[in-house]
Amino acid sequence: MEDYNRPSSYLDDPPNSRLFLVTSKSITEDTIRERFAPFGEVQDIWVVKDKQTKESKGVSFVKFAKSSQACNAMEEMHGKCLVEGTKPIKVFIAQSRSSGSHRDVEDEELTRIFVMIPKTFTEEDLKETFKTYGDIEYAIVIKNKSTGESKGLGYVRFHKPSQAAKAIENCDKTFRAILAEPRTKNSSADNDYFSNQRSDHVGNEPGLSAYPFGAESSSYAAGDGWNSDMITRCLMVSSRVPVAQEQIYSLFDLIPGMEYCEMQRDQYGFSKGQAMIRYSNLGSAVYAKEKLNGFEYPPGNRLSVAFIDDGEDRTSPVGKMAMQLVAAQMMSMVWNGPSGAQLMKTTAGYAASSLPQKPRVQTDVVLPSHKKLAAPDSVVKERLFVIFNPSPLPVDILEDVFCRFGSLVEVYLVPGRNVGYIKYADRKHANDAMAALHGKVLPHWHKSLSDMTHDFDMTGRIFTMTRPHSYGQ
DNA sequence: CGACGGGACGC
DNA sequence: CGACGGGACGC
Repeated sequence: MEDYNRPSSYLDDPPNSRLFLVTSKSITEDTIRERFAPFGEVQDIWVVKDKQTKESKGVSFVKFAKSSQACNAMEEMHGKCLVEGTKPIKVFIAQSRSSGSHRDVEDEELTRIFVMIPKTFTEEDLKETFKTYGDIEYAIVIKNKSTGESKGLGYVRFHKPSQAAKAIENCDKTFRAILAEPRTKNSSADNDYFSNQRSDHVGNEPGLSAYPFGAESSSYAAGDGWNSDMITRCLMVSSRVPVAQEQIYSLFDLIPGMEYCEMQRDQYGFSKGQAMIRYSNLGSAVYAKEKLNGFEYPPGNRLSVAFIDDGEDRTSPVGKMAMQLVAAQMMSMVWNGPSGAQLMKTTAGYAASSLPQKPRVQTDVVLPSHKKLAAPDSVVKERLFVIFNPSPLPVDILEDVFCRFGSLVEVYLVPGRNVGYIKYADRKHANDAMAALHGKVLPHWHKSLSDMTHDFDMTGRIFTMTRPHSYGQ
């Protein structure tokens, strides 16, 4: 609730909630209040008077809490005679104080609304949806002129301003209903925003990952980490803050082939903030260092990962070349999908059958089955705030993950930030998602069993979820 | 460390 | 014809 007793806080908020009255000079504030109060919450009445004579200039303003109240009062009171023997009053929606214009606001400008609708919405759907707010003159869906496909936008023209105002105030907020700007010939509105937007699924093309080779892997491209230094199957993980062995285990076990993980402890058994990891093959170790060196775990704490001597001699030129080949194949697997993985199994000596399945713990996430999304115009009952580390995953991947808890309405990533919002139609589903994913690392993730054209690397992305601060529900 | 998008009509 | 006051912003 705004405090409308504080004058500086109100201009014309909400829009079109203030009336401009032309009356006989004899009409008083009391009379106006008496006749306009029945239409709603009158927040302010101001009868304009001459500074010197204090005589009314026959002009008044009546501020309502809602536009629909003001519109209804206008419709009912325009042309009425407030006091016997005085001239009929005129009632208009007042021009906003900042506009400076004194032109009457026409009904034309107050009866047509502009809405966002599902692409599947027909004009009949539109009419059906909005007729509850009043008589509709027409409802049209904006379509692509050549293809005839809906742009997901529409106009609804009502007969009365109060009906349009009611629609704007009360319709589902996903319609984002606003008053339509009157049409002009100068319309630079040929911008084809929506049709241009549809073909942005680049990240789904096989071989065209959302994380192109090199973008996250400076050491590979720059060649600083691994071609000059030792490469082994053993890694030392160092952390400034104590991290439980289970956490380290879970993290490094996300990469297949881990066969050993142990915290280094001092003589009293206290953790020294270091862990030793061994993989069954070079490729896994290279990959683990590549992905987890510098990774923040827990958030704010950078893990450092380095090769340590595993006692094998790989100093010969041939050995080095073999290692580089292995490393390159690991990388190609990461970014190019199962064909690469196939390569790894044979060349890097990793075979699923040769490794006992380790029990997954802690950071591994078992996801429910895929569920249908909620209708796009569903009321959002709960929203999760998500922080990604180090960076957000592609929206389509996130949708695939978050839809599995049910009633997902939308995944929205804040542009240029590592945060986003996950909207659910059902509070329980949001809570389930939060319970399952809060603080978790999503492992190497297969988009679906039936669509194994490629898999996505989710390793190293930690979700933190909370309810957003204040969300008008 | 990490906070809130997108929108326009053949005369 | 008929267009913009009063009061005091907040920790």
